[in-house]
Amino acid sequence: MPDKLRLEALPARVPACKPAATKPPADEFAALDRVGTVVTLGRGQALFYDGDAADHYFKVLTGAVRCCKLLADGRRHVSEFYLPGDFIGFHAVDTYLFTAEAVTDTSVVRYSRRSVDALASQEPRFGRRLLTIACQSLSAAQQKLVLLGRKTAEERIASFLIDLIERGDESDRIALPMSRTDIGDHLGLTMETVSRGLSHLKSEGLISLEDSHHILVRDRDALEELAEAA
Amino acid sequence: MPDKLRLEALPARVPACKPAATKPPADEFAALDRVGTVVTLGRGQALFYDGDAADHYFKVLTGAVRCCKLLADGRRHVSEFYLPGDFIGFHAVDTYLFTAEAVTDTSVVRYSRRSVDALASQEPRFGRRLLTIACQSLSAAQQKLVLLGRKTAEERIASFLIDLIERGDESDRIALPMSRTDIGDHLGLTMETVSRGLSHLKSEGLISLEDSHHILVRDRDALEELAEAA
DNA sequence: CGCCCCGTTGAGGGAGCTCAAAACGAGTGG
DNA sequence: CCACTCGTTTTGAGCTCCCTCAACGGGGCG
Repeated sequence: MPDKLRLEALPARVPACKPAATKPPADEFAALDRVGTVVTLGRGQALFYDGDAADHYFKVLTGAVRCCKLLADGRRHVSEFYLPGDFIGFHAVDTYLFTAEAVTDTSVVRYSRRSVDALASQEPRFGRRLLTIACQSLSAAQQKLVLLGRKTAEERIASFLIDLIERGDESDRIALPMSRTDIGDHLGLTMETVSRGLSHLKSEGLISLEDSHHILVRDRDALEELAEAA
Repeated sequence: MPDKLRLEALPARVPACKPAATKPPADEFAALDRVGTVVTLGRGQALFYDGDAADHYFKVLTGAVRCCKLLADGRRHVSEFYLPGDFIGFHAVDTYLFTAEAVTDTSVVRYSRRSVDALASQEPRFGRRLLTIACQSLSAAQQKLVLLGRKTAEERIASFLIDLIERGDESDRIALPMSRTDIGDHLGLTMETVSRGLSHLKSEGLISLEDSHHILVRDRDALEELAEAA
C-alpha cells in the first residue's frame, strides 16, 4: 500500500516539459507553470484516490502514472496511463473519478485548482485550451470504448503499442514502464493473455522484445493494420 | 441507407425541453434556444457522419439518437444513446467522432457552432457550462470503460438498465426504443446475449417484460447490486 | 545463496459468440 | 377476417477465444 507522497521544496519556476507530440507549443501554460509545485513519487505511491476532493491538477514530468478504478470484488480497470507531458485530473468536476498511482518512480507538477480556475477566468485563451484538453480526452476515451467493446485480444495489444509509439519520441522503440498486469487491466485482458499476445506478435515478426519492458517495432504497417481502422 | 434529413420551417422560439434529471434548470440555455432550428428525422436517418466537419451541435427533443463508430470489417460500436434533453456533439473538436442516427422517429434542435461559440465568449457562465457538459460526458465514458473492460454480460445489462432508469422519468418502467442489436453494440455483446440476459433477469424476477421494448423493474436493489459498485 | 516478484508457457474449462430455427408482432393485400 | 410476408426477438446447440489454474524461469536484492 502506497504511503504519503513527498513534496520537494517548491522552485519558483517549474522545469519546462515537452508538449505532447501533436500539440503546438503551449504558451498558454507559461503562466500556469509559475503556480506549480514539483512532487516526486516512489513506485506504487498514490497521487490521489478515487473520491477525493479534486482540488489539484497535475502534469507528469518524468516516469508514468496509471489511473484506475476498482470494482467492489477487486476487479480493476486502468483507464489511462499518463506519460511525461500529459495532464491529469483536468476534467475532474468535484471529486476525482479514479485513483492515480505512480507506475515507476515519477515526478509531477501539481497545480492548485483555484489558481487554474482563476487563470481560466482571466485568460479566455487558456480557458478554451482547457476545454480542448477535455475534448481530446473524450475522443481518446471513445477510441478506447471501441477497443474494449469490439476488438480481439491481439488487436487491443496492437492498438496499445501503436498508441505508445505515437506518444513516445522514438519511431520504432517502445518503453513499457508498466507491468503486464497493468496492461491487461487497461485492455480488459488478463496478464497471461497480454504476455501470449506479445509473444505471438514476436513470433510473427511484427515486434521483437529487447527486454520485457522495451519493444522494438519491426513491421509498423502490419501492426497498424492489426490495430486497424477507424 | 438513410437519406437527407428534413428541416422544418424554423420557429423563432424552440420548444423548451425538460433538463436532464440531475441538472438544475438550464437558464444558461435560454439564449441558446433562440438560435436553434428544429429538425425531424425518420427512423434510421443520419444526423451527421463520422468525419464530417463539426459545425453544428444538437439537442434531442423527442425520440432517441444513437452515435456509433464502425470498424473496417463492419463491427460496430454504439458509443452512446441520446434521449430527450441530451446534447450531442458539444465535445467535437474539428470533425465529428462518430455517426449519429435516429433510433426511431426523432426531433432535435440544431445550433450552429458559430452562434454557440459566440455565446460562450460573451457569457462566461455559459462557457463554463459547456466545460461542465464535456466533463460529465467524460465521467460517463470512464464508467463505460469499466463496464466494457471488466463486467460480465449480465452486469453490463443491469448497468444499462439502471442508467436508463436514472435518465428516464418513471421510477420502475423503462422504454427501450433501440433494438437488441443496438444494445449489444453498445455493451460489447451480441444481440443474442442481450436477449438471453434479459430473459434471465426476468426468470430471476428482477424485471418483467411488458413488451419487447418496455421493461418493468421488479427489484431495483438487486439490479443495482448486479450493476454494482464503484 | 535463497527469496520474491514478474513474465512466460502449458492444459483445461467456461462465458459468450456463431449458426440455425422457431416464435412473435406489425403491416399488407386478398 | 384471415393468409402471407417481413423484421425482430427468443431459444437452442456447438464451438472458440480468452480466462483460470498451475508450473517453470529469470533477474534483483537481502
